Amino acid sequence: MDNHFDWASVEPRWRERWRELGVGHADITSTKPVYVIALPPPNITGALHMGHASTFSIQDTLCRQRRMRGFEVEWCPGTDHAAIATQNVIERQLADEGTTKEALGRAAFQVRVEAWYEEYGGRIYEQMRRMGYTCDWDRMRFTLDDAYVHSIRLVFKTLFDEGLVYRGPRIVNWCPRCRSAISDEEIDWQEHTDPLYYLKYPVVENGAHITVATVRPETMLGDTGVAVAPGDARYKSLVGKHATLPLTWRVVPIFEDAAVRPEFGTGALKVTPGHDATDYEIGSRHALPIINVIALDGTMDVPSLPQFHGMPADQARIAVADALREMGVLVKEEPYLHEVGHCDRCGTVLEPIVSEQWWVRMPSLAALGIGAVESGEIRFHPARYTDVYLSWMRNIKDWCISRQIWLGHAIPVSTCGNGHRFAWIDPPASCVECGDTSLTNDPDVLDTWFSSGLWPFAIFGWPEQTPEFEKFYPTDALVTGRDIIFLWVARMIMTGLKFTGRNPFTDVLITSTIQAVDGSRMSKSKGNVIDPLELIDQYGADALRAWAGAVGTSGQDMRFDADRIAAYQRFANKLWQVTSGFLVARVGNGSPAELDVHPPRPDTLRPEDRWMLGELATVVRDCDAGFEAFRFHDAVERLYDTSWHTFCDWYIEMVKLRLTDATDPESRRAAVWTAVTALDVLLRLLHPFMPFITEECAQLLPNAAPTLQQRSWPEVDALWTNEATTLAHREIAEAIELVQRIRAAGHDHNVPRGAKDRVRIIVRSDDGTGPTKHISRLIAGLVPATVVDAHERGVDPLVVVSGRLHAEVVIADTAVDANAARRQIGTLEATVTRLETQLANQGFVAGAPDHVVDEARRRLAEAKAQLDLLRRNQSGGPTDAAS
RNA sequence: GGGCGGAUAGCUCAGCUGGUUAGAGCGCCUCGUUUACACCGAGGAGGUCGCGGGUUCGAGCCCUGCUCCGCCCACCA
Repeated sequence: MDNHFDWASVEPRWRERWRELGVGHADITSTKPVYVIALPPPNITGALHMGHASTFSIQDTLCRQRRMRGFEVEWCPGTDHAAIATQNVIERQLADEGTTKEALGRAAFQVRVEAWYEEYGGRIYEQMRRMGYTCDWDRMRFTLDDAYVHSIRLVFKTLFDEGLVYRGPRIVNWCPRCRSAISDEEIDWQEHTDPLYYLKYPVVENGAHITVATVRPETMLGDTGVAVAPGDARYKSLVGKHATLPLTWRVVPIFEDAAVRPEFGTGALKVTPGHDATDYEIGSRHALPIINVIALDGTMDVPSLPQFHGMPADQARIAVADALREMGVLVKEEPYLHEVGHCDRCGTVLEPIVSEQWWVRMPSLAALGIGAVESGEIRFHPARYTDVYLSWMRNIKDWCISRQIWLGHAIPVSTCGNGHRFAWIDPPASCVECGDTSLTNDPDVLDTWFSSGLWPFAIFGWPEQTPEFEKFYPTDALVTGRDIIFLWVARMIMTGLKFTGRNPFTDVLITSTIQAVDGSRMSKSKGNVIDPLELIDQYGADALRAWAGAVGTSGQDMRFDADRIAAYQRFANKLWQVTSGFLVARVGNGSPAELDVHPPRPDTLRPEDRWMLGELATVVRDCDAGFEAFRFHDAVERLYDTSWHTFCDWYIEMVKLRLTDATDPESRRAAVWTAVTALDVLLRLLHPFMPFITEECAQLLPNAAPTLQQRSWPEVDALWTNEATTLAHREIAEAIELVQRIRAAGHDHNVPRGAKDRVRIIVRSDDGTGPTKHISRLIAGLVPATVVDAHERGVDPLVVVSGRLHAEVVIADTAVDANAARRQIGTLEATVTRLETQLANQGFVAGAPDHVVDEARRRLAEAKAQLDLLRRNQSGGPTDAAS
């Protein structure tokens, strides 16, 4: 009968249970220490993707573990209005419907936007619930909430009043499609191969010529100079003279500037201050006029040259080149590979344009952010991102925060009829300086990142000293992808310090990027994105979470691998089988009460019980270390291995051997207690990673709490690590290895596993005392084999060794393969030779740490003893008998 | 142009400050349906750790040069 773990029916039940129990809700009056994470708010532009599944799963894992450790946990969820991204999405939708936002009008567009936020915001939260995330749903935040808007305006006003925000004409990255400026961080650089044109200009004063190289001939209509490198001998005679530009017949100066790379092209640079960032700076150094020849929609704005006027810039490029070619000015063309900036939201090629924008002066803010990280108060994980952050901060440039789009937070600035410009928090009726009531509001909106940069404190009500702000700020960990270290993380650190005087968080965990199967980047445009919800349907939320958590903290980018998710799904089933199918159904006869045994007296614990407890101690320590270092893959792998292999494959098999033994109730009790204890510990350790299956299993065990979230995080018990346990641990480890060797011998001789009567063994130990009867029976039970007192006369046994144990193995009706014995001897001889060589090396003995040398000596002694044993047995073996 | 990361089994990846015979999952081969689990169990094959030098008693790990791949930054004409 199919009794596999059915996540599809289990998951909704537990999601509802956690909601009922208020697991995610943080109590503001709690006296516990707090642990806080501000969820990086997803953009409301569609569905969650794998990046979210990974970073959010890690956060939920941290939160669940901290709750078990006794923290009051606040994981504050929210969403980001993502102005430019959302506007683009809706504009695309409108385009599909054959209309535009301009045709719709602002008011109708706004209705459209709100409907979008309503639908997709809700959808995102629903997706998060399906993943099993325990956010504080009572404290959801949105960057367009009134309180949030208040925080933004106060920050803006403060910066404005301090002179840290200013407005001015500068060259900006302009997206002709979005019709807006964007910041340096929002540029997507792509490689292009374009023709590099060489243009030959006549020099006015002496009839000579100067040739410049450019990929953008159309901008020469706005050129106002020609620059060469200082001291360039080729052009020495021309510096200070003038060149005449064909087509416009403008006369421009030839001068020296350090920005010119003499080795590029001809070493002479046409300077277009209006449409190139470098040229803009050169122009400002030499007081060149700025001529805009490209309009905000990306078409040529040159009324005096009607043949080009109104033409899209990329077409004008060809048209101008053609015109110059005809005039004989275009003297050379060659292909040139270079990088071209695209809008990271819509992909349009950006046009550098000079325009009035709002800027934030960064140096003083950056100094704060640099100090917090240099001092170690804020730590990046992996640590290598520290330098990435610092080098960006140390070279920071002013931040363009104004956008010319419809959606977003209006820049809270007005100008009165008398020209007074002031920032405000509540919309003013009159000028704060002169009382004039004819106010003009600034038409621009703020960069989305300006508002998200306030997230960790704005969500808790700052600037009001709300109970939430007092209790939950600053937060602890920030978990996000590396693509927004500059856009978001750095800005939160700066604003946090500037406005609250405190670091907004202490640990920044940068997660691995999940790539497509072929190693390429997952992106909607490539159509290779994977929907986390489909994976939940296919493998269950636990499997997806365990995989995402393990992979996301490895520090290394990772290709998507469905097989690994499937492995965790099988793991969930394994846990279900051993708990429900074995412990409860078989051992407990269907009732958890039967499993509720009193702790046994320590002296009734058998070696295998102590071995299992010793393994628990190790896995608890490894798990704690994994959490401490934000290395979840270590923890998950250890838990997988211990649960499946140590517990299910070995310990439970050992337990089965004695359940049927009615003559020893104390042993049965010790086994049941140890098994239940071990499983309970493993389930608690696994719970932060795989919350559904662990809850479902834990409910079947005695004295279950309503949720594992109300249980404590496991700690190592003294019983698990005492001397008796350590000794027993070694004994069982050797026994296990011996079992494996005997099984292999059986397999080599074509004995089907389970042919217990055909495999007869005598187990001995080399310390003279002999193994306990219990160990012999344990080994025989596991192989399985029959323990005999003596082998039949005339039959030569195969001897196998493990540590201080060895077994004489006889397989009925089958002659022992002499090669099997020889292989063992050969391996041991090689070991002895290697160790003897190593120990004969004085450098090793003197240089290596004592414990390494001691271990080598111990292993040499053991190998020699094993070798002696095997040789003794072989001397009377089949080889001699045959000769 | 500068910087960071990667190259380990057929595939996807672990391997912490240098120290047993380099591990896991999947895949592959052999055997097995004995009442937890065939979404399973048992046994096994498979790796000169990208290439060349070097340091060390000892190198997958440290140094150096090189080759590919990915990413970030840069005034990218």
